Amino acid sequence: MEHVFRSDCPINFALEIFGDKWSLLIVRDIVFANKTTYSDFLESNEKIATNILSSRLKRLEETGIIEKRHDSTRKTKTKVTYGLTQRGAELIPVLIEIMLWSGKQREMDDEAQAIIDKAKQDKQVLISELRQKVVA
Amino acid sequence: MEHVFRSDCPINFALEIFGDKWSLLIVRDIVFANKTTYSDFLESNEKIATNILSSRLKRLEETGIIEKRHDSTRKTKTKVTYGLTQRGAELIPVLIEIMLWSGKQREMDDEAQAIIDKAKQDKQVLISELRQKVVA
DNA sequence: CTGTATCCTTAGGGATACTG
DNA sequence: CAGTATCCCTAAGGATACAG
Repeated sequence: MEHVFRSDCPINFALEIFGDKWSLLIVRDIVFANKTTYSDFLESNEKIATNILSSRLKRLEETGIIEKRHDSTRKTKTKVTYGLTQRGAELIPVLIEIMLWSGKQREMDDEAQAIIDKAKQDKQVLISELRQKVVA
Repeated sequence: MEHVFRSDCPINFALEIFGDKWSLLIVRDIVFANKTTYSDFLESNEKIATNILSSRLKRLEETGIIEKRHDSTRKTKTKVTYGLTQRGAELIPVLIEIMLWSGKQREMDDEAQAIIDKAKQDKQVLISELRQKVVA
């Protein structure tokens, strides 16, 4: 059955797709931390539970934000990786604005601060770089 | 007791503050729909329940995103309104990027589309206009 | 390594009645 | 009008065991 939205508002539309406490963290892991595998996501600081990770990966795939990629080079262990779709990569500006907002509210750790500084310096360049890295 | 964050990541920081299905809708109502009162928020299309609205207003106030304003002109009925703080107004760019993302995914209603179009045309101007309207 | 399944607890949320 | 309070249910989430 198809998802019925509470309204046609674009903010609400987005919230119903990734407006929970975990989805954007997975996207963040892919964009900023070069994480691609199930175990990568499990290792992140926020300590997502396996059942939640599983359900979020499924939903993000269903909504066309991430996609499974099967590494065909290795035969023995099927290596599954997740990457952003085009639609997913378009979330990069959203992530950056969120980081900029948070950066104004409190001190962040060094690697995060480096990204924030870069965004302040030239947002478009940062977006392009991240997009390229992630689409490739 | 103070809130303990799952991590120091700026994305996570933001998600723990407004990463739920309702908080950003309240901010949206203030920014784009000129809503300011409890009953205004209740009337929005998504039909928030009174207990949830109450708890979200409280949390948004605690986290410094909105503030109560008591209309002193009228004496009989104490008119309570909510407005964005400076910190809250800094969420406008986040809202706009979210709207732009959603606008790429599907058709939105006319008034939303008008804002999206304006954002595409000149993001900075739109942000300034909204900020001015909301801070004033 | 990539998940599912299960159990259990808590948080979120809908409906509605009620209060200053 | 601006909320609180209550009841009750469902979804989210943590912990852990297990399967391909």
